[in-house]
Amino acid sequence: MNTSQPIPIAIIDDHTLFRQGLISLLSEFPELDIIFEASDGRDMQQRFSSARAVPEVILMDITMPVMDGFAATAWVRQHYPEMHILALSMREDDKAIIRMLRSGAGGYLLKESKALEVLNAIKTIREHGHFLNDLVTLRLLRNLQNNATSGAGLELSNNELKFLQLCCSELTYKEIADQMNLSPHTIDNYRQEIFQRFHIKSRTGLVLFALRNELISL
Amino acid sequence: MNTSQPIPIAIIDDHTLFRQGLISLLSEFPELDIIFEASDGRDMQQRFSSARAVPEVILMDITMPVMDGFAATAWVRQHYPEMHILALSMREDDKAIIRMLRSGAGGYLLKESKALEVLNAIKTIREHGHFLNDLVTLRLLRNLQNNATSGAGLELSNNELKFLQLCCSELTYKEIADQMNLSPHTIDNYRQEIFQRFHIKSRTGLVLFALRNELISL
DNA sequence: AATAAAAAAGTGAAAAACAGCTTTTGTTTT
DNA sequence: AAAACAAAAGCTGTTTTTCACTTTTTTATT
Repeated sequence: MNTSQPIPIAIIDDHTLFRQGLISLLSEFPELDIIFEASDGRDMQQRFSSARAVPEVILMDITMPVMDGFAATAWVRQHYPEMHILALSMREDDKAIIRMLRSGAGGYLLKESKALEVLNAIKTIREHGHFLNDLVTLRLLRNLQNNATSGAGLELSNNELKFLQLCCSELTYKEIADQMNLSPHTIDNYRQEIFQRFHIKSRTGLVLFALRNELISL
Repeated sequence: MNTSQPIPIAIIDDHTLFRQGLISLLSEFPELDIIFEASDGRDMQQRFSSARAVPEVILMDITMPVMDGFAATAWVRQHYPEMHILALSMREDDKAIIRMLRSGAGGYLLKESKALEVLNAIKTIREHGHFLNDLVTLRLLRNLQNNATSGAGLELSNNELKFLQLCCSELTYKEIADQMNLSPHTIDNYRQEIFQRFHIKSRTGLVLFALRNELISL
């Protein structure tokens, strides 16, 4: 099943020269069959209907006019869930990589890659549903762990912390006072103090503040 | 620097037999130097002060009495940021793996692993700060992509959605009405309707609801 | 065009949240 | 023991939120 039929692929990239070059390179491989190419997400959507076949793997650029790679990937994900998307971009910042994966890409390659690497990635993603190189895995881990910088350098007293955590519920301040065995007025002091210190103006603001600083987890 | 000094390690696991067996196996490797062992997180904390040296890598079980692997890892992370933690557990569910990595583990091994794999992982994590095998990378990707199941099956009208999103701010209902070009009373209708439909009792509840269903992102 | 259903707008009243400022209590400092 | 300080509790008044209802306007259906 691997050698018999070539893998149908599509290439989405707004730089004509790069696209043509890539097609030229990949045409050398009999394992691949390039179904269509498109210059951005919108263009891709149209090609789907007129194409002679359905691609199994899509090579997707990120930076494109009209409809970028994030949106295009999300769209494919929704309309053709079985299709595999391999991001192919010059960008190697965490943000781009994470967002592309979150949008539904199963792998991420830099444009500096060699043709054989691309071929290998296409085969891998077709077979396993994902192509995970060091580039990707490192960012994934970093993303997860960086997010876990729970409330550092916030300088909250124990009571203030507990108060903030209880704020993230449907308890009224009065009920929070009961839970903490304090007078409602004391709770009001905490509230006012925190409002002032962190430029917060409402109970809703308290909840968002606690959440953003990971003082609680949903 | 790799071959000269053995790598100081510690082993935290509540099953004495497993711990002893592991120590016996790893003692065979001259590249390792087992500084201490502990039966749970609390025990580990105490051993730190009395140990003859500081470990560079800690092999950490998850399921333990008193103080489990998650808490112990977070503690080490905070008090010895330079130390590397290698999770070593029987559990292979997404939840455990993700949570352990989020707590600060740099790698995750199953207890079925071979001794040589453990040795290799220890070396890798000491050198690169992380040991990323397929087990880990797969879960990381899945975690990221699964999380993108924003508010499915919630049946909210466009206006209700926009209202909920605006609720996650310090705007008052009146200001939200302005933003949406609607009367405050209509906003009140939305509020009341959503309160009833999803058993919510306060503005705070609305924020939490929107957040839990990923209607907005922080 | 009549009718039903949904969305939007309105009233009025009670509870909760917000703001500013004062007093009491308890602990530390000297 | 007095002074200094912070945490806790208190008071007053305004605004926002919440609740239970009714009415008008718009949209869809037959």
